[in-house]
Amino acid sequence: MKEFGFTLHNTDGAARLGTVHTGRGDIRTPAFMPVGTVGTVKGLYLGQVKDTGADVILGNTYHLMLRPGAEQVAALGGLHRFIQWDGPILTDSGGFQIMSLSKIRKITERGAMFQSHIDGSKHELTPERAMEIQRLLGSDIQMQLDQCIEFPHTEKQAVKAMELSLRWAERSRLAFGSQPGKGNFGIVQGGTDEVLRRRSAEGLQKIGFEGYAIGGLAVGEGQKLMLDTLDFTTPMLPEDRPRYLMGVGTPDDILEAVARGVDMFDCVMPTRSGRHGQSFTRFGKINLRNARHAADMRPLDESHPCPALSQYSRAYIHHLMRSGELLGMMLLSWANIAYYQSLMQGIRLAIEEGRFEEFRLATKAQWQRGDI
RNA sequence: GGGAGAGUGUCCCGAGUGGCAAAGGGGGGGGACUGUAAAUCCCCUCCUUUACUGCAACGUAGGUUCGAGUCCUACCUCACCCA
Repeated sequence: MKEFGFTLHNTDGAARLGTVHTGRGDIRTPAFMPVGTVGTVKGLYLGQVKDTGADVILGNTYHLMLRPGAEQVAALGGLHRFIQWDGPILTDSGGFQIMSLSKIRKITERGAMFQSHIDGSKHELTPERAMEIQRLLGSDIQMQLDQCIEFPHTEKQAVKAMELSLRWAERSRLAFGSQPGKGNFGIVQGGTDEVLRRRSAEGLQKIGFEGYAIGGLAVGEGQKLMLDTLDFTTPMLPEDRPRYLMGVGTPDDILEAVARGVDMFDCVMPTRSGRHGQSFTRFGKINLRNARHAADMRPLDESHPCPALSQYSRAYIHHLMRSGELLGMMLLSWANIAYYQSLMQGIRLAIEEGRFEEFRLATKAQWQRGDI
């Protein structure tokens, strides 16, 4: 079994080119990880996901705990076998659901008590249970249980959530134990406050993790505040461990975060927006529901290797979206994941060749120009 | 020939039977979505105004009434039942 680790190959400014090594294979960074919350990257076959260049996908502790159940997945041979994905899987701990499902959960020092959004039944998620579930799933990168809070929040709330997350980090780490080939990431909280972020980052490093995530961003604070926060937060993290900005983001967010030293990203945006008719391309955002595409027989990007981008006309996808057809959502989800992965590939190559800043500016300029 | 109905905001369906209201859909136009309770949600859709507001409008033409989509009369159109 290959050891879990991180190799930093090259840097260009603050941008980093690296590889995360796991027992199930390598992850090229900067990486975008498609989100497969309930064991599916919505609308796509995993073969398609793989073919876009994704090295790793996400699963979710909270969702899989409720259905089909962690023990059930374990009995079926683990999540990889269950969903037919042989590459690395990163699982979120349920910390995000503490925020997104705040109306149906209670939080205590011990953990979070959720009322299932599916059937109303009560489930407790402690740091220990969150780690146990991730172990049962067979996750390759297991996130500590944390408390993610929305923006705006009071200073007091940010301190409380950060301190609690830190205590939960220690318990999560202990529960993770030793798992060859697998990694356990701590999550830096603290809102947009530099002092809080520092206390969180230092506390986590004292515990020691295989990687460090930055959580609690892109929760309503706006891009500028998020980037300002990254400006002072990424330098607090060790250079020899991967840095993961959780839940981010738009292609522009990713470009800017890479420029600030982030290595890993995940976001529902390419798949959710795809289902809602919006595509991301090298020409910027294109809303395929708009009337102006009705008679446009051009593909989204004729030069892209992904068929969803190069072989299907905008007019056809427009028609499918207007008609509420599944294929429209599938094609746009596919196209968006493919674009995100090609963006990451472009970023990696640029860092390798020491021209990341040039790449960043040129990419943004092309988004601005569009394709008209 | 006899009997009993229906036409709604000029894209479609459609609630509404005398009183601050012309519901609600669909379609159409646009927007949002960031560790997925999202194939979801929001705004607009007679004219005018930045907005308030004002104005038009319920098949047509009259009438009753303080007040009519709603009641009455005639006509037009559609459609139903029995022969």
